[in-house]
Amino acid sequence: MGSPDQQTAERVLRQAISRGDMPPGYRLVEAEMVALIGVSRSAVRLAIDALVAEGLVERIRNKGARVRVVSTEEAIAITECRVPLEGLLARKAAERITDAEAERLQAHLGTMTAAVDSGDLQKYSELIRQLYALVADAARHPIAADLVGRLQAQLVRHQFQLSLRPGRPRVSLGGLTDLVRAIVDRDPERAEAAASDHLRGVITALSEPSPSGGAA
Amino acid sequence: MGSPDQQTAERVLRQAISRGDMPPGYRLVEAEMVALIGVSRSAVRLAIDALVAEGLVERIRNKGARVRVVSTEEAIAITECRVPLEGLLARKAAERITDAEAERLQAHLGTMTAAVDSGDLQKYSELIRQLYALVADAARHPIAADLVGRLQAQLVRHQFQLSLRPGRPRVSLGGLTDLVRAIVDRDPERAEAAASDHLRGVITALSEPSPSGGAA
DNA sequence: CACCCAGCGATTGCCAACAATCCTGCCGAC
DNA sequence: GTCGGCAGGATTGTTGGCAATCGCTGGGTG
Repeated sequence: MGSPDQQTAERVLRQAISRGDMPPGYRLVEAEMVALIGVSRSAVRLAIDALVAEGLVERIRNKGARVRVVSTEEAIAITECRVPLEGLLARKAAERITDAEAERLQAHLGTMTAAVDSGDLQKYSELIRQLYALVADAARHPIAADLVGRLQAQLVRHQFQLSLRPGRPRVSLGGLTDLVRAIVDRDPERAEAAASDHLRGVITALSEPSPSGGAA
Repeated sequence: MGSPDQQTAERVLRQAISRGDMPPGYRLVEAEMVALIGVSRSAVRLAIDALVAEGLVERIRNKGARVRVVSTEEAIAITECRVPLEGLLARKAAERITDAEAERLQAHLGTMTAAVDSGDLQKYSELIRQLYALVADAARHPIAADLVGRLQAQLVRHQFQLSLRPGRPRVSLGGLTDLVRAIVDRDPERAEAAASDHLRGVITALSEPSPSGGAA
């Protein structure tokens, strides 16, 4: 979008936020970001503007920017939007996926199964995101992919919290296995249904109270 | 978002673009915008940044900003995303609409019918947008409403082009009448189906070659 | 003791000038 | 006559500094 410096700042901040190094509510002081990233204040400022536009960061006039706090209600609303959009992507992917992509998808599913078996939840959470990215690529629908990507970026924290619940990864993996199968079978209807079902399950899980700790 | 000046610039530009005063491809020269709007260059610059983030404007480094040209293919892809999102909004609206809102919706439908009867297509096109806004309000789903609003903003030109086709407004009005009926009847299923059907019709119409002139 | 308010450091917001880049028109060479 | 390239003007991008605002601290007062 902007200068290389701005892109750098954007990348660093986005990663720091999604990795949790800068948790929701964290104050983004411009001078600190300048020192951290090593670019000019203008670049930092523009990068923050971009993240505000994406909904990852909130800015209050004269009071600075903070990493946006996404409540459980908002997380549900965001996922409600994702339900049909991921369905759309899954359907398009089933229609358009190449053999090479299909193989890659199945291999990825294997990696995910291994991660669940070994109990590496951090990794599994990241692999889920990559799976969605693979489906979005295969769908060749940049607009839906962009929308879904932005929505998902706001949910990283909730998704990770979700994967911490006992039994949840197994359920999740089952749904995603169905999704991958439907896509590699080139069955658009089944793929769309699998994607929607899976995310509806996410909504249900989000609606239930978290076993440990509150919504934050 | 930003200073009042920036908001002013954003509002003026957005309106100019959606009204067609600045057609797709139009070059947004910063100095001109400063003279036109009467705010500082920084404010214009930030406003343009915001519009770029919304997808209304395209910026090429060192070459300035232009009103984004949305091809027919992109318009279809955008509408494909709108199909299920408007469906979601329609369903939520049917669940949550108040009596006052329902009356307002029906009154609006009356205005639309009158506009079609009188052949005022410009007005009808605008009324359609307002109808969607009313539905979005009633749905109380700010996230979906925001997504749909941004998508729709990119389509104003195509939607107007569409309404110029002979017979199209009648078809459109019929579909929207069904939608309004389902919502005021508090029938979520039917509302969702009506919204989706209507937009699928839009996709079909967009796919057919335009009778006069090309895709632009 | 609690409350209020003035002063101060920290932080953000804005502007004007400067630097970098691009487009246009013109000149010369082949 | 056409192509290459080189100023000159126009436009965008960036930097540094200044103004505005905020939150906090400390002193004064009821």
